[in-house]
Formats: sequence, C-alpha cells, structure tokens
Amino acid sequence: MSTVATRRPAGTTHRRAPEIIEAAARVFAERGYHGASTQAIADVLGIRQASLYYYFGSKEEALTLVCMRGVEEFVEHAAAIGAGPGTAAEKVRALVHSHLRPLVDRRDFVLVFLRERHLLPDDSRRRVGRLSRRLERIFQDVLEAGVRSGELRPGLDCRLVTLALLGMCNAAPAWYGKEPGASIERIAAEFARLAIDGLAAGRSRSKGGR
Amino acid sequence: MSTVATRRPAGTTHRRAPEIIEAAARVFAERGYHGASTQAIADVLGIRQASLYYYFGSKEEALTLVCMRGVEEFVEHAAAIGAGPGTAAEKVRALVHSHLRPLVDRRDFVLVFLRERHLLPDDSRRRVGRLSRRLERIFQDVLEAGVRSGELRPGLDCRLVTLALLGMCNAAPAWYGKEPGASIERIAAEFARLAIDGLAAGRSRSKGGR
Amino acid sequence: MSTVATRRPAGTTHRRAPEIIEAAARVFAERGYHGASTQAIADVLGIRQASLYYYFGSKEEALTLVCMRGVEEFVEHAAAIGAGPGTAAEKVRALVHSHLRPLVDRRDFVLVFLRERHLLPDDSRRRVGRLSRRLERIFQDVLEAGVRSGELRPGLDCRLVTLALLGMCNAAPAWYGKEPGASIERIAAEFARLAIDGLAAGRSRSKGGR
Amino acid sequence: MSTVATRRPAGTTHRRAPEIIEAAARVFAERGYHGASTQAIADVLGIRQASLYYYFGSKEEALTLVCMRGVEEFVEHAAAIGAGPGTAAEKVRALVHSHLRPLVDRRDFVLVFLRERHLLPDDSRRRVGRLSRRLERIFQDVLEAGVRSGELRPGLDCRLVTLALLGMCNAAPAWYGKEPGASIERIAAEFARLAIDGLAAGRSRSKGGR
DNA sequence: CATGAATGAGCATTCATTCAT
DNA sequence: GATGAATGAATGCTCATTCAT
Repeated sequence: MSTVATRRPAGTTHRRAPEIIEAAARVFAERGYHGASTQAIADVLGIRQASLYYYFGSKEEALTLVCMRGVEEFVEHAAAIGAGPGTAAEKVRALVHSHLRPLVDRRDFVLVFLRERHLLPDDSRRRVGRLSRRLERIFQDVLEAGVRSGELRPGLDCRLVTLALLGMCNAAPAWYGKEPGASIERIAAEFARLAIDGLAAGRSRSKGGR
Repeated sequence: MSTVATRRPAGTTHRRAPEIIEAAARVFAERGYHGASTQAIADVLGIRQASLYYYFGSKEEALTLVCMRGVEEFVEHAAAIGAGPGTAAEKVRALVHSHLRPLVDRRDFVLVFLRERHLLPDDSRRRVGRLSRRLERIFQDVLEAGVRSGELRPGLDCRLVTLALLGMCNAAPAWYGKEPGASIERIAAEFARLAIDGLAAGRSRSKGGR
Repeated sequence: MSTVATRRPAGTTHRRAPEIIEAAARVFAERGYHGASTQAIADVLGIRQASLYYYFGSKEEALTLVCMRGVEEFVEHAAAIGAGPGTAAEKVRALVHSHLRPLVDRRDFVLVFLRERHLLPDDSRRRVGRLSRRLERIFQDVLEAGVRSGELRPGLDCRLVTLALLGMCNAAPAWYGKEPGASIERIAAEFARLAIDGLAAGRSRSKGGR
Repeated sequence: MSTVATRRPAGTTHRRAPEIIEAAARVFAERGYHGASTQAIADVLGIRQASLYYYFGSKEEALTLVCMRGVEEFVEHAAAIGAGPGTAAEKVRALVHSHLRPLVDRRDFVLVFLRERHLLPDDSRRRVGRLSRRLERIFQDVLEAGVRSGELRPGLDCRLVTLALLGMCNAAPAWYGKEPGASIERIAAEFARLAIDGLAAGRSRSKGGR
C-alpha cells in the first residue's frame, strides 16, 4: 500500500520479499509451521538460513505474513456478495465460487491459514479470528435472509449450515490438484448445486429428519 | 494373567497404557504433533517425561497409536451401512450419523488422525491411507448406486460429492463442543438433511448450474 | 574360595552367577563397556533387565568381575614359568603359550580385560594394573636373565621387547577364531619361534640396526 | 576465496575444522567413542556443545573424520615400500618404521582408528576395512616373496607373522609417550631387528618348534 | 528370585536467532 | 543484501538404577 520506499516499513518491503514469503508459504503448507525449519525455507530460495532474517524478524512474523495473504480479499469479496443483489440461491452460489477461487493461485497461503492460524501470536490471531467470524457472519446472514424470505427451507439451522458449507469448501485445498479433472469451476458448481438444492424450501422431500 | 514370561507384548499392554495414549491424543490435538513436546504429555499425566518411554518406544509410535484409535471402527461401521439394506437417502443419513458419532467420546483421536496422519511413519501412514480410501469408496458407492437407481440426481459427480460430504463432516471436530446447542444428533440431522435434499433427484430445482 | 554358602558374600555367589557374568563378558566384548546396555546383557540371558541387579550391584561391578576373570591365572602361570627351570628360549616359548591359552575358553573375558580395564573403578583398576605390571616384569626378567647369560643378543632393549611380545600376543584375541586354520597351538608355535629366533644371540645377522 | 556461493562443501571446510577434529580425536582416544560426550569435545575447544554441529553433522561423522585421518597415508607409504626395491629384510624394516612413524604426530587419530573403527557407520567401516586388508596384504606379500627367494625361513606362516608384526606395532600407540626413553626411532629399530632376525632363514637356531 | 513400574541424569541433535563483517 | 560463525534453549530418547511386590 505504501508507495514510498521507506527504510524497512513494518510488514517488510524488499525486492525479493514476495518470493521469500511465497517460499515460506510453500514450506509451511507442506510440513506445517512447527515441522518447517527456516533452513528448509532457505533451501527453497537457494539462500542461507541467516539471510532470511533480512526479510522477516522471526518465523512467527513469516507465519503472520503468510496467513494474512491467506485471508485477505476473502472477506471483502464475500461482503460484496452478501450486500449485493440477488436471491439467496444466487448468493450462496457466488459465495461458494468466491470461496474456492483463491485456491487456484494461493493454495499454499490458504492451506496455511486454515491449518496454522491458531499458532499465530496473540494479536494477529485475534485479527484473523475476527475476519473468520465476519466471513461466517456473511454466510449466515445470507442464509437467514433466505429463510425469512421463504426461499430457503424453514427451520434451517443457519449456523450449522454455515459451518457445513465452510467445512465443505475448506476441505478442498487439501485435495485440490490431486483429483484429476476437478477444476475449480467444476468443484464450485457441484458444491453450489448441492448446497442450493439441499437448502431450498421444497415440497415433499426427505420424509423429515428423525 | 499373562500366560508366558512375556517380552513386552506387541502393541503395548501396560496397566496405564490407555491413560497414557489418551493424554498423548489430547496434547497432539491441542498443539499438533510437532508442537507437542513429550514433556507436555508427561505433565498432563503427572509423571516424568522419561517414564513415557516405558509405555511407548517413540513419539512417532504414540502418534501411530492415537491415529489408529482415531480411525478404527469408522470403516467397519461405514462398510456395514454401505452393504446393508435401505435407500440411498437412508444410507447417506446413516453414514453421516456414523461418521460424526465418534466425536462424542473420541474427539481428540479423530482430530489428530485428521490433521496429523501425514506425519506417520511410512508403513502406518500407508495403512491408514488405505482405510481412508476404503471409507471414501463406501460413500462413493452408495452415491453411485443412488444415481443408477434414479433416486439421486443424474449427472452427479459422485467423487466430488463424496469429498464434499466428508469435508463437511470432518470439519466438525474442529468446532464441536464450542458451538452451544450443537449436539451430535442435531449436527448429524442437519448435515444429513442438507446432503439428502441436495442430492435427491427432484423436479424444478435450481435452474441448472452454469 | 569360600565354600560355605553365606548370605551374598562379596563378589556375588548365586546359582546362575557364572552364567550371568559370562553374558556380561560377551556383551562387553562385542560392544565395549559403554556401548553395552544392561538391557543387552539381560536379552542374552532371557531375563528382565532389573533382574540383573540381583546378581551384581552395578554395571561397574560386572565389569570388575569380568576383568578379574580375564587376568586371574595369567600371572600365576607366568610366575611359575619365570621361576621354574629352563633356558630363556624355553621360558619365552612357555610364556607365549601360556599367554595365548586362555583365548580358547575365555576369549571374551580377556578381550574385555584388554580393552576396557581403564574404565574400572579406581581400586580395582589399580589392582589389575598391578597384575599387569607383574606380568610384564616376569617377561622382562626372563629376557634380562637371557641377555646376562649370553643366550640372548646383547644390547637387547628388554623393556621394548617385552612390550613387543605382549603386543603381539594381546592382538590375537581380536582375530582369533576368524583366521581359518589358526589354532592356539599354531599361533603360539609361530609366535614363539619368531620371538626366540629374533632374540637369540646369533652370528652374522642383520648388519646391525643403528 | 571461495569460488562460488557454496552449500557446505562436502567434507566440511571451515576455518577451525582441523582444530575441531583434533579435539574430537583427543577425547575419543581418551575415553572411547561411546564414553566420549560431545560436551567433552566442546569443553576441550572452549566452545558450546551445540557449536560443534556447525563443523560436523553428527558424532558419527566426527568419528569417521578422525578414523580417516588415522589411516590415510598408511597404506600409500606401505604400498610404495612393498613395490620398491630392496631385500625382504630391508622392506620389513621400512614397513615397521613407516607403520610407527604416524605415532609421533597423530597418536590420537591412530589410536581411535585402531580401537573404534568397528563403530563406524557401515559404508566408512567397509572403506577402512578395505584399507586395513590392503595393508595386511602388503606385509604378507613382502613376507611371501622373502620366503620364495629363500631369504626368509621356509615354512613361515606368513599370515600369522603378518598379524604378529601388526599386533606388535599396533600396540605401541597405547604406551608410546609413557615409556621413558622410547623414541619412535628406538622402537622401530628394536621391533624391526626382532622381526628380521626372527624371520631370517638361519642355521641351527631354536631346536625346532614342536 | 524376579519383575513391573518409574525415575534422574545425561546425551546427541535441532533450531530459531544473533551479529560482526 | 547476504553470510559465516556461534549460541541458548529445547527436544526426543537412552540408560543405569531403585523399589515395592
């Protein structure tokens, strides 16, 4: 955001900085934060381990940076969808699409965010925690509005369904790229369809819970 | 009780063994395998760290033991459901129920299995890998049979839906116990309903993916 | 020495004691004192590690016991030879024979004594040190007498030759049993011959070292 | 000085590396490999124990390095002597000299090689094993040639004599430096004399073994 | 006699981090 | 910018030893 080349502005802005943080994301994604040594990150970059500390002040800071890029935009996009026009169905479809899209070019960042965010230092953990909750809130609001409008099945437990949808989507990074023929588009379409049909206020369907 | 002069019977059979392995599960679940020190496990038990090694030969063995208990019965129950009688809808509901139930009394084991199984030593990793694949296969078979019988929507991508359902269910351990009022029964009912309605061959539903 | 079955006489006298000390000798010989775990000794015996402590009070005591049996008789036999009748040549031959003979049935004890005696606790180390020095003295006395009597080459450095002969003989335990066709008799004969001929006061021999 | 951005050039090339490996040799020689703690090595150097690992990757690697320096040149020198001109007697004398010389400035390395080489990791153990066997071969070849040429006593068991000579020489490191007045030159001369006279084809000597 | 259970001390090794250059 | 050298603090693990049974 800051355009002026300051002297080490908080958050690290060096020439190779993006490269470095990407390497960290990769290694954290592969081995987990605690399983990843700074040496392994340096190896990926072909530099010496000590040199990493020119780019970040601590391993924890690297994790913070990675996690940050793993959530950013998520919420903004979702918020725009939530606030925009459209039926609940259309919004759910859009939310699912939007939630899966970062997988294409940010899989490692997302994976690290999903799995390792609880290791963040207190302040950044709380920050991403708030983001997470805002995201959940957006999903839930869309669902609740859908129920109120009668578009979605009455009696829907919107909280649980939110968690179901997010769980469904958040599992994708773990296998995306290993399932042949599963493009983001296909996945999003299939997931959205499942969700929308599963939530729609319908007629006779499933003889009724238990 | 022991029939012969033993030599530490394979699989560790000590009086306090279950207690020890439970403590390991707890700590692994809380901090992750690499973030968990054997000292922390010992602290939970109120014994000295070295004493742990009377019960397992290595931290890795402890992980194996925990993961083992995290998967066992999963597949057997699912297989029984898959092979049993009932419509696809009934089976999906049963599978979801069965998949969530272990959360009640085995949450830590399941969490550890889900998150840390890739750290297992090669042989046990392959073993639990096979179990995972069998479980997925069972879900997928039920879905495919449902499609063939016309009960489920034609054109369903059964592989992706399997991953969706498992992702949905597998996310639950992460928040189960923190969501007030979300009993296993409620969660399972809601998830199953979502799945079944979302998959059913229906009438006019969602004007059709993109 | 003590015939009466006392209550744990110093030096340990139990039914299986010889068996236990033999196992210790074997393991110490194979892996060295520090490389040998009490567990390994117990394994050889098929008993539990803790049970060993019924037979000896500490690992160091076991080493002492082994080393003791590794030297005992050595000196007595040598002393008898040194004090007995015969030419220097005959005595050297007898000493070499006598020094190699224990290899047949006590190889492990001798090996351990040779290699690990410096690890003994102070008092027993000094005791076996004294024995060693007495043994060397006996060799050296025989040589010196031989030189004085004119039987052995004048100018012989008896100290160095003693060390040479002992070095030669003491190396044998390391390879005895692995050299096909090398019986104790053959080895002793060949070594003795080499020594005697090499030491004899002769005629024209080697144009004379420096 | 370093030509390229390196990545720890194979074989460890650090400024203080020779110093470090020498300290390891000293401690291994004094206490044996298993009895030597890395702490003790660090103490000798006045650095922290962890710092050692900047210079070698493992205690085993340190042992390998020490043993390597303990054998290197031995074989080359011996081979040159074996292949060079001279009578068997001259060659034996030269071999003994050459075998004892490293004691002067490499006693610890040689001692460690002699006593601890069996603890080397498989591959380096086999490598030094091959070197040992080549050395023995050289001694033995010289002896056999001497027997064939009639210079050495017929019927000589060249294998056993090789082992005798090596045993004799290899014992020296254990007491060299503690025997007052025993310079390498004196020792070598005395040992060579003993060997040469003991092996020469002579007249009436020793009335004949058994 | 023998063992199961436990422990204290020590050990090799890893790793994030620092800092002078 | 980058690195070589070094370190403090842990960490997993081994092992001799003890002791109640």
